Amino acid sequence: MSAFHGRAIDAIRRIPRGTVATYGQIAGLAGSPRAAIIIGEILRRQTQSADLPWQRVINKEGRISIVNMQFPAALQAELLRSEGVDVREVNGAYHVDLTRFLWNGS
DNA sequence: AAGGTGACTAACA
DNA sequence: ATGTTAGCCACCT
Repeated sequence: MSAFHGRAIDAIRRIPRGTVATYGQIAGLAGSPRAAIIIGEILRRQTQSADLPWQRVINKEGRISIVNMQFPAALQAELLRSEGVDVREVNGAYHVDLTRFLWNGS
């Protein structure tokens, strides 16, 4: 695990219940604002070893962009709703209003 | 060892 | 509005 990787995990664990963060936001907190895509790479395999609020990470558009069969978007939406995040569904796509639920980073 | 590929995104054409 | 490009860096050939 690299330093960036470790810092990214820490940042994700810091996301408060009931809020969401973007890949870019986490990358920034981990020290590399332009490495957003790496956050997805990390989650793509870190998901199973729980103790990580992976469901709170979505893309800049406020959409769930997960592509993992083990952990489908429907599950992510379900988990977010269970902690109070309003997830809207529009034919298979899930949206979150970032103006209301985006974590302020502290 | 070297190159391709992304759960991304900002900048450009 | 829509499409491409360039950074980023962990992983997998």
